[in-house]
Amino acid sequence: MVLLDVLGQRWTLRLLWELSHDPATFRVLRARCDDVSPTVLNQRLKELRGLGLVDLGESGYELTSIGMALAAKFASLDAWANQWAQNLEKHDVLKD
Amino acid sequence: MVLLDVLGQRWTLRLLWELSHDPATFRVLRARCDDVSPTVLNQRLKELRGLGLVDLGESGYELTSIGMALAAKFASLDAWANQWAQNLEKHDVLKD
DNA sequence: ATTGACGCTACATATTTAGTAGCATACTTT
DNA sequence: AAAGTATGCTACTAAATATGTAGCGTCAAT
Repeated sequence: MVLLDVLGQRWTLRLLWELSHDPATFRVLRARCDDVSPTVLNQRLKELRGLGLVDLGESGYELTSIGMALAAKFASLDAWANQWAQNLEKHDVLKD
Repeated sequence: MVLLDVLGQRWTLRLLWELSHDPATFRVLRARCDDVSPTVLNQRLKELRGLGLVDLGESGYELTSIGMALAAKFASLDAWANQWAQNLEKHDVLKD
């Protein structure tokens, strides 16, 4: 599964998520992602750009059309996940 | 996004993926996941169990109904991803 | 009793990430 | 022209995480 190798790294999914709202410059993006270290941020951005999911344009980093398609799929996954998270809270499964 | 924190770790997504095919014992599961270290495997299984996605039954570790629902969503994501991966190969974007 | 499979822990090593500082370039303001 | 400010990004050390290997305790079958 290709997608797993791509997304199964720290921050990758989060970056996709953050960029799906707005494009952002390197530094702004960094701020949005809990001040992730620039080292990793740059690594991930390289990968995502290499995969054609992200693109560096005038207004900073932004999702390509493919990246947006992927993010949309995750958004619907998210909707489902939130429902599910509510159930978890009810049963206190998340506590530790 | 709850799902991101859960899945944005190494092996988590992979475990879900592997278990979606068949249940597996700790050791078998380990073998299926490129002999991931038992330390991490156990960590992730704990988390996934804590989240109610995975369950340890008679035939080993297996997805709960919720886990299966999540895996199904990823399966459809995977279908899309494979298409996309073919395009990538065509354009040699994946090479490095 | 020994063997083998199970889930899992211990611990030392290697890899990855975090955290901070700062460089090089460009554009803006003074 | 000088100084300030913002950009993307690299360097380097410390901390966190993963790997790799050994092995424990339990159970079932031989």
